[in-house]
Amino acid sequence: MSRGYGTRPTMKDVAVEAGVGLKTVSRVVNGESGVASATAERVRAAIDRLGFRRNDSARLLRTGRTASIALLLEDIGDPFSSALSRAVEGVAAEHGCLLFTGSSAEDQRRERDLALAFCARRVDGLIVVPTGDDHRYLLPESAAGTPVVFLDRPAAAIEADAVLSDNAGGARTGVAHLIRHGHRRIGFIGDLARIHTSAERLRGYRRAMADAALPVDERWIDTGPTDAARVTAAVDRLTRGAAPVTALLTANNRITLAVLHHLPSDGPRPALVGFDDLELADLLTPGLTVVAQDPAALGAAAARTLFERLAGDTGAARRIEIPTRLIPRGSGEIGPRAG
Amino acid sequence: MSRGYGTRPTMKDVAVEAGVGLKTVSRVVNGESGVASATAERVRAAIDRLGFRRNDSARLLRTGRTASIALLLEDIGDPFSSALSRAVEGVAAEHGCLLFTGSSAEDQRRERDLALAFCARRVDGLIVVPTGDDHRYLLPESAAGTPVVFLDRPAAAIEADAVLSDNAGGARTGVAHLIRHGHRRIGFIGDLARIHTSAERLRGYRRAMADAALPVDERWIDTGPTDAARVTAAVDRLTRGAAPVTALLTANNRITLAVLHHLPSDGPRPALVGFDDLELADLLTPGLTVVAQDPAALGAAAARTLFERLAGDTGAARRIEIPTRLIPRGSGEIGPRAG
DNA sequence: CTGAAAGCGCTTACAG
DNA sequence: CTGAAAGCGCTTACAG
Repeated sequence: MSRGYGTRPTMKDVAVEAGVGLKTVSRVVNGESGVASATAERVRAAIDRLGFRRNDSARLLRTGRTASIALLLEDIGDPFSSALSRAVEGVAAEHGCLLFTGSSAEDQRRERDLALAFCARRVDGLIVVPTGDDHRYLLPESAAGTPVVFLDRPAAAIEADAVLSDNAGGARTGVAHLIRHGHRRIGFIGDLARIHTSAERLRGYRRAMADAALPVDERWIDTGPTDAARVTAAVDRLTRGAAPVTALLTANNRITLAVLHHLPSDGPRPALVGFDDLELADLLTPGLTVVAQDPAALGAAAARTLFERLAGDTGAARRIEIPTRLIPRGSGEIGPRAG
Repeated sequence: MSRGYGTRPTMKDVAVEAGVGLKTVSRVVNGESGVASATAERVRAAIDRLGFRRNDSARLLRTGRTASIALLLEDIGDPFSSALSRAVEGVAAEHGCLLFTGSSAEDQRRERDLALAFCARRVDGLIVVPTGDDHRYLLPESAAGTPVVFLDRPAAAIEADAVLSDNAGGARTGVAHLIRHGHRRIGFIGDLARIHTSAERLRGYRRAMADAALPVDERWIDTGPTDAARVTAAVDRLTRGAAPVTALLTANNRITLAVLHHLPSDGPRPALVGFDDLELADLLTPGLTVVAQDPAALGAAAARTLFERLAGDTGAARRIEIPTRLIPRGSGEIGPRAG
């Protein structure tokens, strides 16, 4: 006995239909004890006749929580983001929470608008892969009881929980690997210097060079936007310019992709270690050596932290670092060319 | 003047603080006209002092909509799903809607539980990449006014809007391409036969063979789960068995990946056309020829359809088919081996 | 065992 | 220009 399009029966309708009070319907719907079985049966019959389904949004308004969390990504469409989402979704599901997702598209304003829109919905908590350089706008929200955990990059201008990859350590390991294979002149192609992950990876590069007592020529370092044109120009300058390098560390997957598309498919190539793993990387010739992040661990740690905050943990802001892993596949084991 | 942790000020608090009525606060918050500027100023000052932010969930309860839609995917972590998400998110944002996402993990029960959980939240609409074989459970929801659009695969056992790739046409084009390159014995490695996309792609395969008046040996067709072990066994049987083929159509990206990992990297290989594009496919040796789907168009069309339903379109169920595109890159242009 | 009243935080419809 | 009352669909706290 479904009703007209767009009008859903309410508990009140069920109560009238069953000839009982509203509270009795609520008891039956929520499986509370203390309802005579005959009464409960009448209520259930009314529910079926009317096709009643409880409105959880209304229930949650009264309850004070929304049983939902939000994940604000850079771009849900990229593989790293979607791996984070999967991990966060898994933990949210364990806690009976539904998940909002949204993408900032690296736009500070959009990040802020989306984050505040989620807070206005009163999500129980928020996980943010931040792009902005000032997150003070979230302070009132977290003070009011909406915990915020930062993921992949730390918060700017506020103290907050953050779950990050060991960016410096990963880059250091990657560069040390190249040094071990005989390279002395190693180039670094990175993202914009203002981006935390990029800066950390550059720090790891410098650290590895210093560990090996190798000088760094600043012309070997190229940071900027990750569009193919700029990356391609960087490759040419670094490999064929005045101070040529014999190996490259590319500091994220977009840069690595652009470099791979630009390198000659035949003839000598610089050694290459990419930050971030890529599907099919093992099937390239040579295979692509990478410093792989662990997005599943990153996402899960962020979600766990969020739920611990929701459970009442009011300790100091935490910073969790997830290890990276060097995966040698060929491109990083090419030796320096003679000369 | 923020209040204690976990207690947010309400409009009522603001009204008291400003010494005005509740409705006046509502007017100011919503930018309605007809408030004396001095009064509005007092209200704004109170809002700032208290750190008031409107609770959108409460507002939406009164309004009757939730300004949110849900996207139920197979697995948010895979590239196809995440490309769909990006497209859906873009259209949702145009309509001021937030997006819930969830993954069924190919589990019928989880699909149902999640879909109904979203409906219980009263999302304005639902987009489902279905995995179940009976969607009658959604009938009461759509009858009550929650439109549902199916994406990538059609609904089972109910009439509903669906946005699909031209699976049969794509496979037909791929196989015709192999035939044009001289192949007569072509294998098909597909997903479980019960899955709509798999069945359609097989239909396209048969159609192309029939178009060219080529006989099909049923031993050339292998369908089943997409785990590497089964796919690997299929490759061996098809290429080295009693009725060997000279070319393969792999009917989705997981299968293609398993096949690529199994084929010898040197020595003769069967020609290969994969359904679904893969990142780096162009950098393999040989490049991977694919029948590419257009997830951006699929997701956008599904979201547009959903919003048209929300705008009042009550026409018959629609079925939208998005074209696929053959991208030759080398593996599909290998000729049949002598013999 | 059962239900009427009040309330979650807003908006709607109406009256001054 | 302003606000008191009723209501969105539930749950909570209480009384019978």
